[in-house]
Amino acid sequence: MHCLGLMLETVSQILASESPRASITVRGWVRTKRDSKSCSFLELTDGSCFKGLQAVVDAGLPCAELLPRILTGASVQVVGALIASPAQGQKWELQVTDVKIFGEADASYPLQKKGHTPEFLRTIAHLRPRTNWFGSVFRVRSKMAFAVHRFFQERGFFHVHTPIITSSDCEGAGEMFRVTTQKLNVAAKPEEDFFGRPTYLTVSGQLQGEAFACALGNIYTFGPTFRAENSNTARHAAEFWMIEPEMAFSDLSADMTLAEENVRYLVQAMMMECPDELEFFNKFVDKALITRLQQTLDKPFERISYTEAVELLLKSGRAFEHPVVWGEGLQTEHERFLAEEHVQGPVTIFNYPKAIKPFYMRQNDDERTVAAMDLLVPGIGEIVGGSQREERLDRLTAAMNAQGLDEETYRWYVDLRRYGSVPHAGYGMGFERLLMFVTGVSNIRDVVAFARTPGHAPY
RNA sequence: UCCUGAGUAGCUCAGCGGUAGAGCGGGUGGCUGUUAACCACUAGGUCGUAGGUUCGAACCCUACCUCAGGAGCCA
Repeated sequence: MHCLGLMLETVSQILASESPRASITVRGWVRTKRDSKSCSFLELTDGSCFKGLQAVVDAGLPCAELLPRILTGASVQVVGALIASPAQGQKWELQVTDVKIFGEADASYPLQKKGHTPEFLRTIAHLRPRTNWFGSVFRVRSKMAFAVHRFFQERGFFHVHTPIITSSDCEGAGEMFRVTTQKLNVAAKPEEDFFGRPTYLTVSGQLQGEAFACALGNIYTFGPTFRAENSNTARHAAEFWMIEPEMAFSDLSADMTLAEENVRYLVQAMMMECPDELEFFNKFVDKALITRLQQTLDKPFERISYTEAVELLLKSGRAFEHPVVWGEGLQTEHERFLAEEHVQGPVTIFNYPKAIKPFYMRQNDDERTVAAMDLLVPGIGEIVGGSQREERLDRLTAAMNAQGLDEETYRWYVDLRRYGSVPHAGYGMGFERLLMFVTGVSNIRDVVAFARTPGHAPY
C-alpha cells in the first residue's frame, strides 16, 4: 500500500520552500478539517514544527470520497502540488491530488479542535504531544538538551555518565528510592541482595562527578535523578534531569560565572532556535516571557552574599510570614522578594551559613559560612545550587563526623582529598526548572513527557 | 505532609433542598476559499466514591479518593 522506504521532507522543510513545487508527499496527522462546498481544508501536522500545512482537497476528486472518514486526529498521506495560498493565513498550501488514510480517529478522539486545559491534557499524557502546546514544549526540550551539551562541549568539558544506581547518597539531598531484587515482606538482608549492599536510584551524580573532575579536569553530567520526597508542588518531580558540571582547579567565583553563562546560553538558544514556540508561549502561556528572557540577556546577573541578603530582607520593611534570621535558610517568600522585587532578574546568593549546608561544601575563613551558591530566577526560584567543594582532608573528615556520616561509605570520596587533592567546584541545574523558565510553563509536570510525582506514575 | 479551593455530558462550566442545564466538541441538514467558521435540528449524565441527615439531596453533614493553588523540603 504505502511506500514507507523514503525519508520524506518534513512539514518544517516544506514550509521553508522558496518556490512552488510540482508534486510532494506529506505524512502526518489531521489537526482540523474545514469543509466547504467545493473543497475541504485539512490542517496537517507531522510534529516537525509549530505550523501545520494546509492541504486543499477538491470535492470533485476521487479521493474526496475518503473525506468523511478523515476526522480530527486521523493519520494520512497526501500527495499534491505546493502552491502559493490564494487566501490569508498561510504562505503555502498543498493542492491535493491523492489522499491515503493510515489510521482513522473517531469522534472519541479527545483532542478535538477546541481549547483544553493543561490539567485535562495531563490525564492523556500519551496524546498531548500532538497538541500545539505540548508539541512546542517537547520540541523546545529537545533543542535545550542539545544546547546543554553544546555549551559544555564548546568549553572543553567532558561528558561523564555517572551511575543511576548508587550506594552513596549525596549527604541526604533527599529521600531515596531503594533498588532491590529482594521479595517484599521478608526481613531485609542487604548483604544477600543483588549488589550485596543497599542500593538506591541516584539523587545526584556530584560525588562521582568530582572523582572524574579530579582526573579529566572539567566534566559534566546530564541525566536523570530521583527523589522520593513527598513533595506536592508545581516545581518538584520524583524523576527529573539534572545538569551537573564539576571543575578542577576552580573556586566559587568561577563556579558562579559558569552557572550564569550557562543560563544565559540556554536562554539565548531558546530565543534563536525556537522562535515559533517562543511566540506561542508568549501569547498563550506567559505574556511577559519574551520581555523577561530579553532582560536576562541584557542585564548582568547580580550576586549578593547571604549575609547581605539577610540585611536586605530585614531592611525591606516587609512583613514576611517566616521571620528573617541569620543562620536560617531563605524561605520561598524571601527568595521571591530578592529575585522578583529587589533585583527583578536572576540573582546569585552565595556564602551560606555552614550549619544549613552539606558536609562537602568548602568552609570559608570566617568559620561561619561555606562557599555555596544558589542562582534564583524570577517566577521559579532556585534553578542552580552549587558550591566550591572542601578539598582539605582534615576539614572534610571533621565535617563528615559532625554530620554523623559513615566514613567507610565515603572512603573513596575522601581518597580524592588524600591523593592529589585540588580546589574544585560545581553545581547542579534542574533541567526542568530551566525549561519552565524559558517557556513560561508554570507546572513541572508539563515539561516532562511522563511525569512522576507522589502517587502518580501511570505510564 | 500541612493549609485552602474544586470534582455535574467527551471538554469548560452554571445549577446550591423540590422533574438534570448551557457553550464548545460529536451526528444530521443548510451555507460558505475555509482559518477554534456560521445557522438549524439532534444524541449524550449512577452529579468523584461510600455512608449519614431529610418526606425529598447534585445541593446539607462525615470519611475517603483525585485534581488545583499555596507552604515545607529541594533542583
